[in-house]
Amino acid sequence: MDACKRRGLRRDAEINRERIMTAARVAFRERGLDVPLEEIARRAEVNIATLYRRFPDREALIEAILADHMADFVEAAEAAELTDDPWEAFAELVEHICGMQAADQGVTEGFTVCFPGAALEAPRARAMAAVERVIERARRAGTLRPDFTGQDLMLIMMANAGVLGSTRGAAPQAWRRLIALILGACRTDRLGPPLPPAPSTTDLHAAMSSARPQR
Amino acid sequence: MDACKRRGLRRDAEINRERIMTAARVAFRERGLDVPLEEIARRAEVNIATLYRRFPDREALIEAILADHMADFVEAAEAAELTDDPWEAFAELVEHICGMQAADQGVTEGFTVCFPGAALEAPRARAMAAVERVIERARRAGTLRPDFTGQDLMLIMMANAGVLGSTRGAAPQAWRRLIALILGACRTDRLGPPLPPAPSTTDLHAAMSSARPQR
DNA sequence: AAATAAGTGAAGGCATGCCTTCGTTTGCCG
DNA sequence: CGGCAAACGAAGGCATGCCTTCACTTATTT
Repeated sequence: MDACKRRGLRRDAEINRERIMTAARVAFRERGLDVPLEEIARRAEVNIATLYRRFPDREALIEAILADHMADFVEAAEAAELTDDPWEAFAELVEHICGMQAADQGVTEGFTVCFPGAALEAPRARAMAAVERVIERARRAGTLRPDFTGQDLMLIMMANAGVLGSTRGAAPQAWRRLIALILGACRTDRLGPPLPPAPSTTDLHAAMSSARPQR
Repeated sequence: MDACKRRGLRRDAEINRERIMTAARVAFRERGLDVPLEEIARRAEVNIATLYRRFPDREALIEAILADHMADFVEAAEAAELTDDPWEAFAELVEHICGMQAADQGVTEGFTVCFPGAALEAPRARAMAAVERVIERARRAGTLRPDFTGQDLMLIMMANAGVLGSTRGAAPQAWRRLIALILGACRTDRLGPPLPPAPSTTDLHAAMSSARPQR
């Protein structure tokens, strides 16, 4: 996959591409997906035109970087399927995903606020499929409340994004408390009154792709 | 309060001020606090210079609008103290606050993502004091988990803001599900494992006021 | 080593949003 | 009703961020 994409890149171009990717990874992590491309170029010690030659627009660069994170997501979800205890598999997966968000502002925005690029749709669907299986297993085991769905995980991610957006830096552990609270609410043995209906997957997708339309 | 502020305003100026306030209220509600001031002026059918004469900068305008919302917040919190059942008082207050966020994008951002202006600090402190009393009462009654604090309510508001930011429009009821889930987790009779420590008030304040520094 | 295709970077055009200036208009008071 | 302080709005200056152009440099190929 690497080879085929970079086939025909001159060696200096290849090096610059790498510098840009590295700089972008850091910049997106620290400053979010809205960081000026000019800053990425600066960090990469490369001219802005070079960046634009390699990545025609911001979306392309975001896609390239998020692809890696999405792969981690897939890996984590599929790994969770191997954990013995169904509840632990679920709980640890949620914590892991939220931890990825906490560790990287670009991930936070890329996974919830907006959803860039069709190229990420395939890995994303694969991850979500694994997530659904983990959820289903925990539900069947009787520990996860039966009305919990994949959309609820999306809600949790969005909620986490909200906390992270407001506390990043000043209260870096705050998200853990929220997630612990929520996880507690997900167990069958602590069922409260019935939940309001979950949003439809379609609606969530629509919401996410319309979240950053003005570009 | 109105009278003293507008003392000495010419009648046409007073009218324009009112138009600006009205337009700003709508614009902040629909588009958030970042809406271009020029758009507010357009909606108010007033020249941009007129707006700037009346409100020296965006913060001043935001403050004027949020003051009203903050007053509603105070009112809701103090009204909750009058509800008989301690748990209901708490739960309804949380729902009410989150409902205010859902109904107004400016409120969402103003209450969590950033915290503009010292002028709002007094009503805010008053509201939070009432909130704390509601929390304390529900804890004493034994229904609210004993480790729940005022900071947790802030966390809930931030979480809600995250869901709203990602779903506004497309899934307008999604936030209700999250809040129901979280409220369920707050009850003593559904206690899970101990929560991670709450962020300090100071940290939360720092986080919020640093959230929109670049202006 | 010369030819050439590809890559580079300085500079600039375009759009948006903030805020100010200044000549004109208008409400208000004696 | 006449004069003036106050308010108004058209236009423009400034900053930022996106993206492109074009003259020059450099890696590769024969």
